[in-house]
Amino acid sequence: MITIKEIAKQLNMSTTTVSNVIHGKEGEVSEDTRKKVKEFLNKVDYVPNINARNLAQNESKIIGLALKARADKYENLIMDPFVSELIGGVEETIRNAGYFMMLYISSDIGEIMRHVSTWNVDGLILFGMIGDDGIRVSEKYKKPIVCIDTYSIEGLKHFTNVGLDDEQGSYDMVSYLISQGHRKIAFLSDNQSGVDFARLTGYKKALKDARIRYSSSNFLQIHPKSDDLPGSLEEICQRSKEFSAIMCVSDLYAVTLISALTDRGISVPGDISITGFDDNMLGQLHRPALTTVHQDVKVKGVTAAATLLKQLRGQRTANQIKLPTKLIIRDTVRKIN
Amino acid sequence: MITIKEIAKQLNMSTTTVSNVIHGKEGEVSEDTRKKVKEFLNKVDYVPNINARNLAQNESKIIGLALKARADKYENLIMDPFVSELIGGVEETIRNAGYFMMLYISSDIGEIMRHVSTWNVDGLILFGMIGDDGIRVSEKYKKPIVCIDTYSIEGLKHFTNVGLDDEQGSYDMVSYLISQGHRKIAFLSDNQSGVDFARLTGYKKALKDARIRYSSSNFLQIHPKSDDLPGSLEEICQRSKEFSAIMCVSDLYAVTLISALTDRGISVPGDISITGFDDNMLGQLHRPALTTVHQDVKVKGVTAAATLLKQLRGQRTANQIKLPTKLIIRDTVRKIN
DNA sequence: TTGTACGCGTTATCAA
DNA sequence: TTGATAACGCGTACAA
Repeated sequence: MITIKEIAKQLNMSTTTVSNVIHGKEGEVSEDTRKKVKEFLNKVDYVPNINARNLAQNESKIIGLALKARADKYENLIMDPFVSELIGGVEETIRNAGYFMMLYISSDIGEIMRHVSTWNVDGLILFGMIGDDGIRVSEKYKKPIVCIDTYSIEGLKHFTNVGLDDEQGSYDMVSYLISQGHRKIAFLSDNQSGVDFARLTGYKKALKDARIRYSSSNFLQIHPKSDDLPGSLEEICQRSKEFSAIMCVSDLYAVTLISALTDRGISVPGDISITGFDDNMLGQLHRPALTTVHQDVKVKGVTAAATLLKQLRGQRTANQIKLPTKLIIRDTVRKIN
Repeated sequence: MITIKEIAKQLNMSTTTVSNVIHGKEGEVSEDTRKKVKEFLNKVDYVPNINARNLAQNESKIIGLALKARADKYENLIMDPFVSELIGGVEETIRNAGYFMMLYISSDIGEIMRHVSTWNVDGLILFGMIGDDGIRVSEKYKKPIVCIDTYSIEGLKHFTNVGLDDEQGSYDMVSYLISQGHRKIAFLSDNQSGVDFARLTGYKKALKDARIRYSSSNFLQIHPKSDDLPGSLEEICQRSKEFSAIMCVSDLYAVTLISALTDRGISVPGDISITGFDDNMLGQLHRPALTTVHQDVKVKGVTAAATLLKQLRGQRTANQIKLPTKLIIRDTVRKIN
């Protein structure tokens, strides 16, 4: 933990000179001393103290990744393969740009704001914001903010959003199901807002375009918390007889449902067709392999981080970025007459 | 971003007084002024500048979580459900203790050390260290270090390790397989060091206790990188005829293998029995449900963080903590004559 | 009980 | 080309 001051003393010069060499301010320092300093720097393996640097420059080189955990959904948010893949993409991009990532998970938006503020983060990536959460954060801190998967028209005036063409992905899937002869198609999710709303909208639109009536009884609600899961699964399995296909809002739910159906002797896709959304490991390793809508989650994380970095460099970016989806046809949908 | 100095000015008192109130140094300040300051603090929503605080106190309140990524194993380390669950446990514990977590992923130990040093982290949790990595880090920084799943006798002199009774878990599983009539049991993993070595050792021991000879041809090597995976899977499936059971070193590999076998018309557990290790979502959602060895990964993360926090408080801790395993019998092992 | 003054390690300004 | 010196915001020893 050697300091610039100490180095200057040992080298018999001023801290300014050492600092100048460190920052490559060529022309400000003679070739001779530069060499001397550089050698010494290497020898003692000098590493700057970030706290001091940040204090002096009023910056932090930290990008905060704040995840708002929905208390009703997960015991452990990060267990969701979606979340971890996202984090992976963000972390890698931030690191490669010479920034640092501070991860903060909380269900309390106030806590998140305080965290951001103490660390004086240079920028912020938000995931899981609901309602006007994002707006509140952005109004308080005049730092660049990028949200992921946030549906808020109002919000786009305040921050950039990196999302997915959820509606289209969902539309494509339902259209495909219809092309395979399905007409009694349920939609399964745990809520009807944000991303889920967009996917539900795409689902409804595809039905409408095929002149199939949507009724609210087509919506199957799953309760993901471990205490409620078995009960909701039981109910869903019972009601499954009413449909020839169930479009699930995520691969996780699709695979969970298939397991529950299998346990009750209902075969997929023999008795009923099931589809997912996300295309993660879960569905890929499953047999029969899951028919699903692909999204590249890592790219989502990378895009969010890259966009934020652009803003940090003072560049302007689109305030709405929509990544594409792709229909992945595998083995959980059966063609019916 | 109001500062103490500013607050003191507006309240017409000294920074010391304000600071004392903030730190609850009762007795050092009159009831009257305390109230006044506290009110003001709330009103302006004061948040300390961590950089300044850290600089003054020479601490950081940061705990680094450094993951060494094995270049040969993952494209994206964090996608491993094991890793994300671990992070979840660590993050939660650190946050609840008022510390902050800085996540750093790298395959270069030097990079990790530099990172630790710049941020002056108060303590360090290391995962994925190989050989004397952990020792090198601990020799350089006189900070508390806790390693996770590191097998290094020498290392235990330098840091605490939180691990698992891998050998026992493996022993139990193989003993169970033997009790179900299996004698031709393969062991599948991607390497033979660290955790994998311990599990292999338990496997060998169980064979020996049952007077079954181990030959190196019982070891099935999987190459997890996506380019090599299909090839290694093909080879393993071909060789699967030689065995009645394959014990896989992880649930991920077990499920991956079962999928590959299924694709080739080989039924599990009809034609061959397969077991995993970890007991994560992958195996739980799989049908037939995976027979595996349970470990509580979140608890592992929590334990590691809690142990480090203890050391930070100056308490001594055991230098080797071994969490227990538990055999989970489900549906991928068939009893044979 | 309150206030003054200094140090933490770095960068930046300005003078030499 | 180099060197003093102030500034960043906080905590604290010591003085009042």
